Amino acid sequence: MKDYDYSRIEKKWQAYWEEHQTFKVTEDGSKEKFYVLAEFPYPSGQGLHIGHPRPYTAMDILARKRRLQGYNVLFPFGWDAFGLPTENFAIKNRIHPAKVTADNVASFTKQAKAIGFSFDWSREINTTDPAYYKWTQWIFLQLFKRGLAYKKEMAVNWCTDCKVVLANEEVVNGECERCHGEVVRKVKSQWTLKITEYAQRLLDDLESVDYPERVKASQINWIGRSTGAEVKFAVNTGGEASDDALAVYTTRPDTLFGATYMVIAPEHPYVEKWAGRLSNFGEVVKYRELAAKKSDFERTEIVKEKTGVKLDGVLAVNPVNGAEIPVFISDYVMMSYGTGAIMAVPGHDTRDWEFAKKFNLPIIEVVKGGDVEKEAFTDCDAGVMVNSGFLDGLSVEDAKVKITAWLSEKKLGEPKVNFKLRDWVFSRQRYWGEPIPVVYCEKCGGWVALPESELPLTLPEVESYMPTDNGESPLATLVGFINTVCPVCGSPAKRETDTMPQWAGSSWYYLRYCDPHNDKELISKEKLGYWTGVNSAVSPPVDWYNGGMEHTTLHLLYSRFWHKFLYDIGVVNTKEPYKKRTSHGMILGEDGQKMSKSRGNVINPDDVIRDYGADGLRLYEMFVGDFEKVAPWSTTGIKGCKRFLERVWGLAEILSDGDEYRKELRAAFHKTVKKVGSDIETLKFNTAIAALMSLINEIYSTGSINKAELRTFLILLNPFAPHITEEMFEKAGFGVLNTQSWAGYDEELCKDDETEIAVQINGKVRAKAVVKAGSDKATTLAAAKAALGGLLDGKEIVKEIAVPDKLVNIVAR
RNA sequence: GCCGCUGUGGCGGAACAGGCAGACGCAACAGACUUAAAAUCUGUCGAUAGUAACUAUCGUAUCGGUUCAAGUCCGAUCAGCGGCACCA
Repeated sequence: MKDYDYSRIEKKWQAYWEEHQTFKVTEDGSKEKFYVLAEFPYPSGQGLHIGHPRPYTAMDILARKRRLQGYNVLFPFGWDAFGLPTENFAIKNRIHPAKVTADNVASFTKQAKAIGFSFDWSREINTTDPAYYKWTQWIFLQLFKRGLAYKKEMAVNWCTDCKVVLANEEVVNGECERCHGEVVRKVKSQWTLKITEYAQRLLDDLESVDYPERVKASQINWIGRSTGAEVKFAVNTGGEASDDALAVYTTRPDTLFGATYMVIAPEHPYVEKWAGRLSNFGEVVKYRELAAKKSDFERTEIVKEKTGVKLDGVLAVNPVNGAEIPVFISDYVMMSYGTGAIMAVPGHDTRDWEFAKKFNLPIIEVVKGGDVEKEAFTDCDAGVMVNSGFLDGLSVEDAKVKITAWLSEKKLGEPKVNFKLRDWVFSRQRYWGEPIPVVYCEKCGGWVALPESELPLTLPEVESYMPTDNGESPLATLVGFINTVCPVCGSPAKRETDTMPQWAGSSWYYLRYCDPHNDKELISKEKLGYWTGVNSAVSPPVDWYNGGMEHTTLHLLYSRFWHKFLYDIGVVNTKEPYKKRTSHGMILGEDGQKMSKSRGNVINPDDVIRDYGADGLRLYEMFVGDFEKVAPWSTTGIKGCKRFLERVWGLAEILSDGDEYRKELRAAFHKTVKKVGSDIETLKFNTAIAALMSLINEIYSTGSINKAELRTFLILLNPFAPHITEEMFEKAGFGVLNTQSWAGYDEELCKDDETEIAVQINGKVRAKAVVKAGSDKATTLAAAKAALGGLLDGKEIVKEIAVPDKLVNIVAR
């Protein structure tokens, strides 16, 4: 047998595809379109690791199969190349980020091509390309013009030693990841996008898309819609009534009679406002400084002991009974959620209960059903109202309605829908991002948009991309960049020096693939029209979008938000970008840990391709386990896949003539065609491969394979292992495989003539029986009883259950 | 902490919608071929007990429930993984 020389074969076919532009796609109205997308990668300096190919191989299989089925398949690729890791690498190694990016893209490209993905490389995009980010900036301008982009003061992580704004990820245990300097929260003015204005639509439209339930659930939780009431508490300061009212948002207005104190966030503006009236202001300020060092995450941890400071000199008035109650500041209340103030009901909220116990505050039971001295009773489905005046005896549900109506009537509050979702912080004080195309004009009195004709506003190509020491973007040091004139009034103005987050470029890239070289528009109506369904009803452009679970909240939500905005301004014609979303599990190291350089368990795909071939790599990545779950890499496991490919290669040695499946293999072939086809569509690649392995075992057991059988076998295997199958197809004289059609099957021919069924007595298998397929209940039962022989003698049959073609269970005493 | 997910042989994993648990592959063991090894081929391969091919009992993280029948459904518990808004 001639050896299976995978290296030669793979290079040959990769060159062939490149030369013939086999996978280049044009808008062909005679074919039905299929747009399949795998999240584009971030080209990190470490090169491709073995986890990267998994989603691309999976979507490549889908793309190749759909092409054989006659679809016009758009399967594009590109680079999400702005971002922090590149910038940090650049700073550390003194190489310009643009150069770092170009190098990384080049090595990723080489690796991706060596695996044989059927991308349409003519549509490759890169978010750091000015021709691309021109349109990212354009979208920002449209948001800005419609009031959806605004500046807002907010806390950022500030490293006191490096003097840079840090990402949450760069803060480790309250210290800077790099220099271990102290990290504090510092207030900065940041560009912010009003995603909250789209909260309800982002929630509602989930019903129209095909996402896994767990993905929908995480989007729903992230948006966090709740209904409740906003309630106003009057405030007495310094012993006299004040005009200030403290508004709180609560989902439990029914428990208002149980509110025994209030808590406001340390950043709450009233703290400053009341400064003069607080006898312990010094202590309050100290606490506020302490809280400023903590992240939201640390602050909301329940396990830690509650802390806080009472505001001496301020009392709030419970509107429902006029009781005067103390006001505290505590870090478990966030300024970013609700109104930044809460009414505390220790009897029925776990956090309030812990706080009340610590500070010896009264706990009043207002819903019966638990023991509020032992723990907060939070089950609102059970129990009736007590100690609550006019609400006594009502259910929680009814009490909510009644108290909300009462508050509205007395103008003390109103029903309110609240979202956990916060506006999108869009500023980064960094170099390696899209410049924000606005200028600050003193004369015009604010931020002014650049005219669209001045886009793209390119990143100045300079030596200095190092952070400044005052927390501004590196762009702030570039006098030539900053100083400009106002496009409206012509007077001197200053450019914005913050850049956009990496999320920006990835929020709309799927659209650009449809029309990647258009310099007049973001996307043309014609191209968009084709990819949203020229032959069928208009539906989201991307038919199938696969990506990691780690992107199911932010990236997915942000891009859905931008798409809806583009819909509102008439750029796109669908409300949603992605019709269907799936996600893949990570590939772990051989030790079962996440692959990382520091753990030393990273496997390089180049080595794997050298030793096992690209087809071997692809096959093993798909065979290793359930695509949607994590799976550890195994160097011995991949041997089995290579062995299988060698057995496939060996089929050429036992090839004989024959235009149709032989009788003994007919059912096996029809079944396998059916299974492989449906398994690909449901991402069950591992069982599709197992079915092909079983089939080849059967083929070898007959000692030969005929041409019809080999042809089908190669077509079924082609999406998984495109190189070896093309080579064998050509060698067998069948022509070029990718111009053929996918294999068909006949449902009738999938069935075996006879099936073996299990015969159980009281649920335990006691015998086997062979029956003709599709036999009725009576025949099946008779066969089953015959198979049992004398085992039922002397027993009383209580019940007989027969499942056609599966089993019979006889309940007997 | 909150939200989501996962738990099946020595290992990766199968099991459509409650119907024979362990498909397919890896590793291991035995045999064939070979001077020998590798490769290849054939066979065995959840546990326990007796044993000749066999039979019985147990077995899908733990405890309990529903059902003729539970890896699958329900309740509780334990363990691990992922996300938590400036990593992408």
